[in-house]
Amino acid sequence: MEASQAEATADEDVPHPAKKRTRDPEARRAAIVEAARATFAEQGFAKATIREVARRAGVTHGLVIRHFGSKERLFLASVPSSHNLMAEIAGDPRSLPTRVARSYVRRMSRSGGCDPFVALIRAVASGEGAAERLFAVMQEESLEMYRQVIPGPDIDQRVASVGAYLIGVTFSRYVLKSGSLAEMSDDELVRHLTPNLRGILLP
Amino acid sequence: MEASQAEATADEDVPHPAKKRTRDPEARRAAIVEAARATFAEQGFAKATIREVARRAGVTHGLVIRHFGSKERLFLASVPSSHNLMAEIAGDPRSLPTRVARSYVRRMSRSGGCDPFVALIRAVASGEGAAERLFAVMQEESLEMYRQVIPGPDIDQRVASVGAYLIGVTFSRYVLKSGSLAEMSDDELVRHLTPNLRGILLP
DNA sequence: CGTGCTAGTGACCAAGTGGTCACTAAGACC
DNA sequence: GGTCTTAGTGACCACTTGGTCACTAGCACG
Repeated sequence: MEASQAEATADEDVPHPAKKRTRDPEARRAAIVEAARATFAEQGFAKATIREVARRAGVTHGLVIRHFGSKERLFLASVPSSHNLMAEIAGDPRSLPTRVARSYVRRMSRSGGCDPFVALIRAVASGEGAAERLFAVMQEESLEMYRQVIPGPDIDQRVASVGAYLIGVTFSRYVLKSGSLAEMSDDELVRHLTPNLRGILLP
Repeated sequence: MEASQAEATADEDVPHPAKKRTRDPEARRAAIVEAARATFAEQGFAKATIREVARRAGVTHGLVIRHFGSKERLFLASVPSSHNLMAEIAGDPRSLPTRVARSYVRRMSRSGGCDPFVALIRAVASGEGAAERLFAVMQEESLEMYRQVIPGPDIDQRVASVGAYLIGVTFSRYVLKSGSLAEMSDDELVRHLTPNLRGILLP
């Protein structure tokens, strides 16, 4: 788009202020994963580009491909397999809602909106098959955990509803970033979420 | 990416079984809008292409641009301005949850998942600025309507939460299409949604 | 039957994509 | 020092995308 007359047809063409090529595959890999995590969370799968990830990681896009093979596999690698978004499930069912709210808010707060959960939502929304499968599996897993803790019928539906609610909250707060949910402080959000989660989870 | 060796460099290259060029700008425009609505709902803004929309509408992509100027304006034109997703608000606050649930389910059911609401969610998720603005405005509008009907403090937060919940439900049911929410019948969904909406809306 | 207007076409373009690959050079081992 | 492996590069490719534009042909009007 910009700059083309100079440097002819260079592809990787940062001004190259100084070159100090160092070797450290592990560190590079980690840097790429980190960059990918942020990029996918911010832009979504479709809009994010390998080159952008590479730029943020301070490498060339060729290396990204070299390490991960493809954009899809890079994505998968950037979403940790332990997606226990609602990990702290075991315990007294009565305090479950509070714990879920707290752990959700803490987790999102820590990553500052660059959480893989956001990336996953964006990827699913842009129709990425791999993300859809991953999301579904993740859902099924947490459902399994809830089943062992919560009593009563309709557990599946209620857990699905909690999941949906959390997805919607994440969408408003970290994707849309507008509206009351986006403006609340972490503590306010916990206070707001808890009774709603309780209402959905335990009738 | 696929298919390229045959037909050299043709751009619009359906086998052209027979050509009968007719003129009817209004109908074409409508067909394009319809096709765009479906395409954006199914693929999201980023993944949907003007050419795909054109193909579905049975025209060339040049015409789409001719009528709408750009992809973004096509998107805006395909999302009706009256987004009263939660229209039937006026009335007894006690029955509000039921009415919201029913009108939501009816609306989504009618369009069979090709509702502009889905397209909007997908577009926002893929980071389309115009969609974000539209969505925010839409939210603000419905908030205004709720304010006039529901009593008590924290209306903004509660309405935002209802919105988030509905976004999440839509996401699970019409985007992800997996999990309990996706498997429920319309009636079951209404029965499931109502108490939850009540819980969030009226404490 | 012209003739003019413009809806509709499709070749074309610049920009950018994901992915490939021949090459370069860092650094471990001898 | 040499040499060998391989992390890392960047030119390149095939292809797609949104958008342009010179042209073509329906159709209303004279």
